[in-house]
Amino acid sequence: MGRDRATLADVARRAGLSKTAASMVLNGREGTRLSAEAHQRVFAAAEELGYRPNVAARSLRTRKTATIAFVSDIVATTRFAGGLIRGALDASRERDHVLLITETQGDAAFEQYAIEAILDRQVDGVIYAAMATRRLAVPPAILGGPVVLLNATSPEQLPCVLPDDERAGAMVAETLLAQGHRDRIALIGRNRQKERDPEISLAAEARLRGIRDTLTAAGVSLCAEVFSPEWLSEHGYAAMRTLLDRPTRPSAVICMNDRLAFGAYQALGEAGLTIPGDISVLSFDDDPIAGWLRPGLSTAALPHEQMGRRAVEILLDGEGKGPWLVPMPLRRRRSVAAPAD
Amino acid sequence: MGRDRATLADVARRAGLSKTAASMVLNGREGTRLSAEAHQRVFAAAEELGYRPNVAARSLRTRKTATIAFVSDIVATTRFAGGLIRGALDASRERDHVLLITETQGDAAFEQYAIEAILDRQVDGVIYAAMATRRLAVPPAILGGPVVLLNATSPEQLPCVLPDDERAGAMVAETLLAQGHRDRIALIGRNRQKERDPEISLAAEARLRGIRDTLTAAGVSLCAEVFSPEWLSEHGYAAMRTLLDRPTRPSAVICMNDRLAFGAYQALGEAGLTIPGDISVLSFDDDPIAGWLRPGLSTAALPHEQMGRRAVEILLDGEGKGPWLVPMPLRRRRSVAAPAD
DNA sequence: CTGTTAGCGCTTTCAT
DNA sequence: ATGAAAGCGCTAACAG
Repeated sequence: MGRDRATLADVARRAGLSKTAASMVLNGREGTRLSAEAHQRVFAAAEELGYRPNVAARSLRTRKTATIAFVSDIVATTRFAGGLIRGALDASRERDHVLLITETQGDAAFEQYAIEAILDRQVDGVIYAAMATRRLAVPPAILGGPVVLLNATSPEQLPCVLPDDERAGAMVAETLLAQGHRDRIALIGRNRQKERDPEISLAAEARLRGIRDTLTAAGVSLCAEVFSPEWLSEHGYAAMRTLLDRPTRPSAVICMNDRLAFGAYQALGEAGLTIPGDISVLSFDDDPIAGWLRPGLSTAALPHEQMGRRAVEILLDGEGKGPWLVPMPLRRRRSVAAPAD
Repeated sequence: MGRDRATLADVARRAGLSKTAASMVLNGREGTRLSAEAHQRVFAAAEELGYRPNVAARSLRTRKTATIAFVSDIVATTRFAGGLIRGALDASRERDHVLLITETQGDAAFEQYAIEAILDRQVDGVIYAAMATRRLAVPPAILGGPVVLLNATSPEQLPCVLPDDERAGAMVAETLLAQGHRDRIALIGRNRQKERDPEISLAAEARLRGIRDTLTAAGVSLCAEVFSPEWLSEHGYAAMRTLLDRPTRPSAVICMNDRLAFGAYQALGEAGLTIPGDISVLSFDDDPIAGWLRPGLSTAALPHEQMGRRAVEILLDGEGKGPWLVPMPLRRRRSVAAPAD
């Protein structure tokens, strides 16, 4: 891998100057002005030799590696989180940095390994990401340098990037209100654990609050709230069946995530009900399946890519503490209409 | 990030030995035997100081970085490919290596950037991955060092890791045969482009061959083959409708991927047909939704994690050229039964 | 304004 | 059996 590369000494020799001079020119140092002609010669030599600096050598001297560590509990390999990495990758490239990716899988030994690997390589900063939006404990060892939390907060009040779930909740409710839904709006996916324990979820409580406050402000309240042990499709299915067994059928259902909505669709389909003719469905996340469903599911999108970008921007451009809330845009598809009534 | 770290000199001083001795002990050099007591002292000193070697300094000397570049066209941020990275990450960790991840997004400028970033950092090897199993052109610049192709082949005959799609096709067909399906097996997802152009897909042709050969060997042939412009859910939906419009309904349908199968499920649901009672469905990929569907979709799983592992094993342990075919296990869920007849 | 020199932290001859 | 010294390629003091 890349042997026989031209070194700075080669460039300097060819340009007929010292290494120092070459180094300064190549790094665009302002302070010391070499002759314009010297600049030309150095650039030409570098060009001809295909010179590229050796990062290891440079870091040894400068203690900068142009490398960012992306550490996640498990997010890196999750369907949801591709966007997080994608965004971080793009923003890193724009700033001439590169990403070292690591996964702890929630395992202490793995985390230890990740941290050592990172420290040994003298990365310039760490992005610590969580799969589910939540509060977490950052290992003290990485606190020695710049850290940004992605999709997470921590007791230490580190700078962090989060999706704006509360605003998303509000938008979802507003959308339903705007279509004329009032007293027959149901909610699927209430979950005490998620709502109470910030180490499990920050999203549940925020989404719920956004929905509730908006509805309340309009003088409306939810006609039903179904709890689910998890936010999986089978729970959405069961919850929707529960709802359909009641005497009065809801005109609209808000699901706490797309997976629940997926299950709800199944139950609706089996019951011979149509969306949005009989019931409107609205949800959160914008999982890829939201677009595969018939009709397409309207949902507040987790802005993964934006979040990933933000994280490296904050890390590298250092913009204070935040927290930075990234808006969750509502993807309008065809699952919402005015109530049949 | 990690300033004030103890250096080898600190360890040596504390152990009352030279840097040389300390280095040798810490690296477990065999040739030269220092006294057992010297070993003890060095280890103790390193332990007490929390010594960790500086990777940059070491690489400068050894030209090894314990870092692998994972370059992909776009796979890194795709729902499908999480497993590829996960497997590579696990295998890397086991070998004390770390992954530098990069995405070209099929863009020449990005690829150029990725290559330079990699070369500048003197990575020990490159894993070049593709999202869709296909043949691709490896940029010559990275041919200077070890390279393994992941989910791809190349004209240069580089070592590569691929899913065993042909065998998977055979298993799918065998499964149907074993259930008693014979002359009413249909196929959804034929696609001339994918089947003909290895730069687009290697999977289409292999899966088809596996299916055909197995069926032929049993004296059976497909009762219908529906073409699709792409392998998306809407195409699966349309294809299934086409099938249902025919005079004789198939007893089983093989879909070239889960997305098509997802669409087929929708069409079947709308037509009031049940799976597997009326029609069995079998597919490829094992996308997460396969488990969310009702009934669960039986499908030949792309062994992403295994493939990712294999790639780094081959890269680091150097085991010849391959190609290495990784088996695609059949996930048996509830979408297959004996024909109603 | 330019070049020489001294390391960054580590491994590796080569003497002792 | 152990240590001194020489770099790996680069940048930053410091002279000239």
